[in-house]
Amino acid sequence: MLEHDRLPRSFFTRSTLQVARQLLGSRLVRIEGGKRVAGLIIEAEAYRGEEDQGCHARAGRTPRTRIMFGPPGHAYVYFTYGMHWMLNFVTEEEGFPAAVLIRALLPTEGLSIIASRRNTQPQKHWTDGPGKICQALAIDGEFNGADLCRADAHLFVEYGDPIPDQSVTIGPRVGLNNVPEPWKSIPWRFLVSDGYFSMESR
DNA sequence: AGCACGATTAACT
DNA sequence: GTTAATCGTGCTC
Repeated sequence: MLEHDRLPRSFFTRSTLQVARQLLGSRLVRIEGGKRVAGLIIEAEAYRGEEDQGCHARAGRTPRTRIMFGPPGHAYVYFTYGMHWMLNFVTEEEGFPAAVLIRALLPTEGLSIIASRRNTQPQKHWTDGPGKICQALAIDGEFNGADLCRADAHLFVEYGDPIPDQSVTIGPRVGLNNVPEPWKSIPWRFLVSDGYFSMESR
């Protein structure tokens, strides 16, 4: 597996929890006018099945959730709070609704482009939230349903150095305030522990 | 047709 | 810590 190889569809055609965990350390790449804007994924959450009361698919197949029921390796991008876009990757077999929400990145390429969109905030807060990522990488509803595994994709993921278990924090998903248990507290959030990248770069 | 709320963010006290 | 911004979605009437 070469460092710059893209994640194939088989990567996404697996347990959503496994996908979310293994996405940590991989590289999200957005091609804009031939230029790469990219960052390492450092936080992700799993949403899976109609039983999961935190998942949009709890409402079943609707116009909005259609993409989540579709084939894996596609982007599920939705709009919320009247102003923010959220990026997810569809997982598991076609017909089963599941996805991974990309919650935070460590920016690595195209920093000046990211800065131009996020410079009202300090660099620490450029891509430390799901809405911020979409703003920084210019991802909106145009990408809903986009195939991440096509050769000509403008949004895709590349393999990165795996993050060891001891440097991964696992806990409840964020922002599910009104969701009943056990879904509200189920530990489906995966996060690279604070300091991991600054420590390894010494 | 109306309504409550949201997988959030930034600004504020 | 609290709160406004702002509108699509799904549910109820």
